[in-house]
Amino acid sequence: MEERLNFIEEIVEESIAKGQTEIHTRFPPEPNGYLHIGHAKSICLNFGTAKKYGGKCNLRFDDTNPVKEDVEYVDSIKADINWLGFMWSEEHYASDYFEQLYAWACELISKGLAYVDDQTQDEIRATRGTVQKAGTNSPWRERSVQENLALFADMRAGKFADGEKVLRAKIDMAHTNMSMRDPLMYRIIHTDHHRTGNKWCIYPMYDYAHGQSDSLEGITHSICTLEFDVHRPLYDWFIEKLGIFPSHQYEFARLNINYTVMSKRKLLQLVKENHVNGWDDPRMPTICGLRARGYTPASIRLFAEKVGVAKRDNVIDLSLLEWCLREDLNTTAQRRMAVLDPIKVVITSWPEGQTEMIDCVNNPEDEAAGMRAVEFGREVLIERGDFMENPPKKYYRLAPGTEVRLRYGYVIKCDEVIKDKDGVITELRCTHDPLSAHGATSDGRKVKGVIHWVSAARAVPIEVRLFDRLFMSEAPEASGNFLDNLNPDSMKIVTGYVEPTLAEAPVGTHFQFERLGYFIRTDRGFNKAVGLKDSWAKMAK
RNA sequence: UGAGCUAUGGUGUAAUGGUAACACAGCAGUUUUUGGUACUGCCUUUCCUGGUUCGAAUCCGGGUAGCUCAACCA
Repeated sequence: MEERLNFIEEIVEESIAKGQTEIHTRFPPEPNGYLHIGHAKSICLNFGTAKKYGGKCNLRFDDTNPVKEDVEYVDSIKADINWLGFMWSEEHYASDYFEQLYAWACELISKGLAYVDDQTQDEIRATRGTVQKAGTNSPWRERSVQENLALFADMRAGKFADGEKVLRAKIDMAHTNMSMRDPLMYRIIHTDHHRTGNKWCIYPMYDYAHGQSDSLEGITHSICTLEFDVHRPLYDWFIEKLGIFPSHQYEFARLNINYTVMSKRKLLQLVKENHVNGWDDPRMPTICGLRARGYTPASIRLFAEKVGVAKRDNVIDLSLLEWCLREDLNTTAQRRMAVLDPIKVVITSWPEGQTEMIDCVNNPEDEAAGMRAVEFGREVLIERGDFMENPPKKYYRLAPGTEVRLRYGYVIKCDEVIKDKDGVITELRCTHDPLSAHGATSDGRKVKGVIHWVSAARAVPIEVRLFDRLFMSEAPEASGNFLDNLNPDSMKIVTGYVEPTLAEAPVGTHFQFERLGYFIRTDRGFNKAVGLKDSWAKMAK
């Protein structure tokens, strides 16, 4: 089978052809939130590429802004990466490099390439110009090296208040690339850092920390998303002026999925305003949310592979993610019969008090999964949607006077429909074909419809949560307030009835409830992961 | 009145000057004790415009459209 390389892999192969012997990547999250499916794409790309070429991938926390970061996020990020099936070669923190970064800043000052600026934040903004208009030089731009060195030391020593001074790179205030207009290297923040405590009151900016961190770790391919494209000249500038290991940055388009909000700020809002029950709510696109929903690590890795890697903006169909889960679970999840919205069926031709154990296949895709026995008796529960009083043309299931097979059991025929005073069907009275066990019929006639059922006497009630997409709109972030697009029916909690064995299934086990779709056992009940292909829609018609 | 990035079916991604393909979605059918799975078929493609070339999705010129950049965020 011919192999398709994504463009990052092509770049890697190119560098190998040029003599690069070791490939080294990194995944560099800022510990200021939970990882989501978009990060999963980046994780698979970074760890996957390193693995494919026998290289290494580091985990590095970009913790240069103490006001937004927390150890809670560090821990969740590590857990999520592990859960996805990846392990980093080395664990680093940008904060571990603060001393080295400080020394390098002094070096740049000494070379006349950086200066301390006394301007206020507003003044700096005003003199930076616009995308169409050049900026103007700071009045403090030509300070002497000695003065800059002394001032920078004083900044570190805590002699100034927040915002009083910054360290800037001396590049070009008229550069067409805004990020090259004397970018800030350090700012003063008198806030404790989750790792360095109160040791520092000056913190490096992303641009001044990221490339050098890559360089220190010997990262050969620093892979990031498209919006950092304009930062690349600056990334290269610091490395060149410092004369350190030449890491290189490459950009790819971030993941977007329709009906899905991926912005960290908005996800935080959903959590804070209780539109969902936390970061790991099964409707969230976070890694932990997807896990709670029933997504497997393999399905997410498959998704990352299927969406590909390129540089153009994209919106992936949510159906692809769902297909990836079905693809994985189809071969691994055992099948069980369940009824979520029951109607009682009484088989009048079945002797009262008599029961029979029926063998059922656990997984038709996996013979090793074996068989199980389920009790059959005079009264069973079937899904309300599996019966229609006035069925349309292509309805294969039960209707007055028609036959249907109870899966692995007998063919039954509906003789009578019993309703309450409101006209709601409460019971179906049927007769069975006693010679119809094991797929046969007494006279060889074909019965196309096969429905699931549970024994009324043995069924165990369970709590089931049915999920739908969180947003109704295909592009929930397009309008002003994305909350206007919230789907009021994104979660329904119902009581379902299942085979007795399911009540003790271990937490985390996946099952396919025949016909209803894939579910995962949680500590509270069963979460619906995805439905069978289109089964919901078709059954609703 | 800037610079950079991008442009291939409905959605993604390949094709690296030589027959435009693969997946998802959709539609139809076969198999099936799941309206699942599997299999088969259909549907629908190179932003526009010049040029180079025997030959262009690919190279060149000119347009157009979308995205990114003016945090002491990352």
